[in-house]
Amino acid sequence: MARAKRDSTSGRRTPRQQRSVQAVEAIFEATARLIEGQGLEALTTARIAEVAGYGVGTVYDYFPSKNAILVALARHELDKTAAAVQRALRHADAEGPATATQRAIRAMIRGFGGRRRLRGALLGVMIAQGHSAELARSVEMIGEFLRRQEGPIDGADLTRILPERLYVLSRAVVGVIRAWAMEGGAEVSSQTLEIELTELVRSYVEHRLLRA
Amino acid sequence: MARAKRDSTSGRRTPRQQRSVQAVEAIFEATARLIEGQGLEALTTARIAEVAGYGVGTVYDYFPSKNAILVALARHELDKTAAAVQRALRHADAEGPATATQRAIRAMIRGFGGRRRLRGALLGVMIAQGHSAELARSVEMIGEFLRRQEGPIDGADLTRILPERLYVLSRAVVGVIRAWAMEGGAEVSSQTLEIELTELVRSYVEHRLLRA
Amino acid sequence: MARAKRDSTSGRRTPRQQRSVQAVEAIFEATARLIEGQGLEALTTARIAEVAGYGVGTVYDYFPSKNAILVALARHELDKTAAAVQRALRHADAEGPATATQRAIRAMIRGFGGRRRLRGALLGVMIAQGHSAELARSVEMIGEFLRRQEGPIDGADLTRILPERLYVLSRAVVGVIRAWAMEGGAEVSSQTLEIELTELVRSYVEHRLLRA
Amino acid sequence: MARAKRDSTSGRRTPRQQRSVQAVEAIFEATARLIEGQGLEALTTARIAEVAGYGVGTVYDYFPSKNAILVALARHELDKTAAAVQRALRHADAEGPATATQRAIRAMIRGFGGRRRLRGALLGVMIAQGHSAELARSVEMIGEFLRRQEGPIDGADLTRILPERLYVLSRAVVGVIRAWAMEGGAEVSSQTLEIELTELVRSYVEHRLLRA
DNA sequence: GATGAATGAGAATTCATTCAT
DNA sequence: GATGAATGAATTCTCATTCAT
Repeated sequence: MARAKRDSTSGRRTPRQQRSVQAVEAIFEATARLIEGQGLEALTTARIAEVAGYGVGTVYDYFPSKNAILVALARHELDKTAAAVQRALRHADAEGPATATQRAIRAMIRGFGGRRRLRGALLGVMIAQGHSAELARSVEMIGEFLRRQEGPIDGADLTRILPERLYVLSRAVVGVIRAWAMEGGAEVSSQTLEIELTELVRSYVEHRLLRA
Repeated sequence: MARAKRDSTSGRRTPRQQRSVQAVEAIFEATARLIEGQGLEALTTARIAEVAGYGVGTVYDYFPSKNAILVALARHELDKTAAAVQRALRHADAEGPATATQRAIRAMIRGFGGRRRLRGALLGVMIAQGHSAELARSVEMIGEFLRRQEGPIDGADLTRILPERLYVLSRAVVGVIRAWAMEGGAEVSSQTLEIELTELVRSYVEHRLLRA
Repeated sequence: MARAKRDSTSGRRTPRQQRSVQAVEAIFEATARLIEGQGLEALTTARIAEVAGYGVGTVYDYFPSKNAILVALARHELDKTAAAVQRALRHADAEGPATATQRAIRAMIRGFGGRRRLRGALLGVMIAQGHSAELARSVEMIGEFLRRQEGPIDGADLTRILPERLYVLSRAVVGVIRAWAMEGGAEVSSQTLEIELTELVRSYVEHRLLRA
Repeated sequence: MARAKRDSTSGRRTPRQQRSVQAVEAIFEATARLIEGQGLEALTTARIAEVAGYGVGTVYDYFPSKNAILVALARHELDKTAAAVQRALRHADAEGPATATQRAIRAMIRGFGGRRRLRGALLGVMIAQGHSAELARSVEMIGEFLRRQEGPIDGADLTRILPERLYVLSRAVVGVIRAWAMEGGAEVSSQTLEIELTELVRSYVEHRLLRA
């Protein structure tokens, strides 16, 4: 990753750091644009550098390899989505878990839905690089949120969501959104998707608990 | 190009056809072995040819490109899984839709579960090549099976499964199995997976119908 | 070339020979069509065989190599043109050398003018293979014809055409026709070309002689 | 890609430009040497790079394809010849058009005469690539020169040279020189060639005009 | 920090030719 | 005579990465 040394003294950013941040952002943005525009296949370090407005060498000053750029960018995007999900959960807390879940899922769909080609590619990269599990974080956050709810919901005690169910649930949701994003989103509207996914989550969680 | 002429008299395969079939199978097997062993990255046409026991040129007599081999192999595998699912549904018909579903899911897990690295890679290839939708076929078969069931099941009329729900359901199931296969299957056993996925399907189908 | 053994006994063609001739002609025609249609670059022995209606192996029964086909075809075409030139000269004998020359040049233009892509390619092949000198034969026939004319023509004694002049003349004429054929013939009509070339020949021959 | 930035201040070449020029020249020289030595068939990008003293990749930094190298080299050579012809015409201006023409033709013969195999191959490449018309430029320069002459020459008004005659003339001259270069120049000395070509030009120009 | 020229291992693909049937 | 499956050497071109400036 960035070889730029951190100014450990304070929160104030030195000019040096700022430039680093700028460069990293430029590289991320260039990479994102290129993937969105020409696809992952056509992505080369030379083009990233060119679009970012730096020399190739500079790109290698900040990232050790092309793959590292991709993974870092993917994490960057996942972080943004996770933050949005977190925010959604916090805001909707008062409105009950069902609504909160729906809001959170909406945030996920938005996070993966825009720039579909980019997101799709990044998900693919993460999977190919063996960072598959990281993708589920956002859904897991939803799961943990539900688990934190006190008392039974719709008659089901959500505290009892078992890890394996969380596992299945998170992969299911990500799987659907990913497929939707990569297939172009033509068959189902994002509104319908949001409703159905919420339903999928609720029904699995409740049904499962009612019977288990 | 190898253009094996068909023996028009009967189903008997001429030596010519047999050779073709042999070669294609050898290429499939070599490709599968190589992906399973060294991963997709390390896969080259030269190695495929070598392991298959043919010259590179011969490989190109049967497939127009490396990618074509991958896609054909993926379809070959998907076909096998689809057939297994079909068989499971047929055999379990008498035992009720719930059991049939579980059997079908078991077949899917088996289909994607063995040779995980291979299946994962192939799924990735299909997605990258834009054949993403083909992956859902097996699950769609389950959905269609359920739709064909006459009368209400567990109080829900399955005939009413809407296309968008089938879409969500199929992507969810494939998404889970794929993630499981690619993440190494360590976190959840295939038995648990089978049960949970069946549950996911049932709960979504029933719950959704009960309320819609 | 053709490995087919010749029946040395007589002019009667045995069935065997006939088949040979047929095959050679089919190969020539296929090659010609392919070059005319897709260009020399796209020409492969496999395609030749396919279009000719034979197997690749059969093609190699008649010609030792791809290049040999090309050279043989080129000679075949050159022969046809030479024969046409010969005929033109014979027929126009009575009308005086000027007319005869023009008729002969017309025959050459026709010979090289149709199927331009093909002729151009064949000329290129001959040149590349070092058979460049063969191309001039038709013009040389015109030169020799002029040389055979008895008495002075337009006041010039054509018997005195020196070899080097014949050399220059023949390359000039072929050069013009070839360029015309390969450049698409758009800038100059074949009629104009015919007149101008005849003029080129006449002026060079006479002028040169008048002064030498 | 190598995108040498120009030093906008003056004609001085920056080190960067110098390197570029050096590389291009090395590639040209290597290509020329290889064609001259082993022929066009044996020419590969790998060998060019090797002889030029660079890696293959560097060659591709300067030219997009092997063919591009050939075409660029051909133009480079044609440029040199055209410049020599231009110079010859300028210098011989005072000595009358006949002498000027001869000098110009001498320049052409020299331009195409040395390194025959190379020139022949390059001419072939230009023709094959459809840049046939560019080859005539040098002769066209002679034609335009003659056209610019004021007043009648040898009783003929050269201003009246029609485009189609210029066309025929230029292709004739190039055709002869090319054939001569590619056939090894054994049959006719360059001196004789020079004289005869001059004669060809003069006689065609004058004769044609006298009668037209 | 920045640069970008140079690298070269490596990949896909082609196709003339052979030879067992 | 005919076939066409098999061959594999050879070629072009790509691109991540390095390093001297």
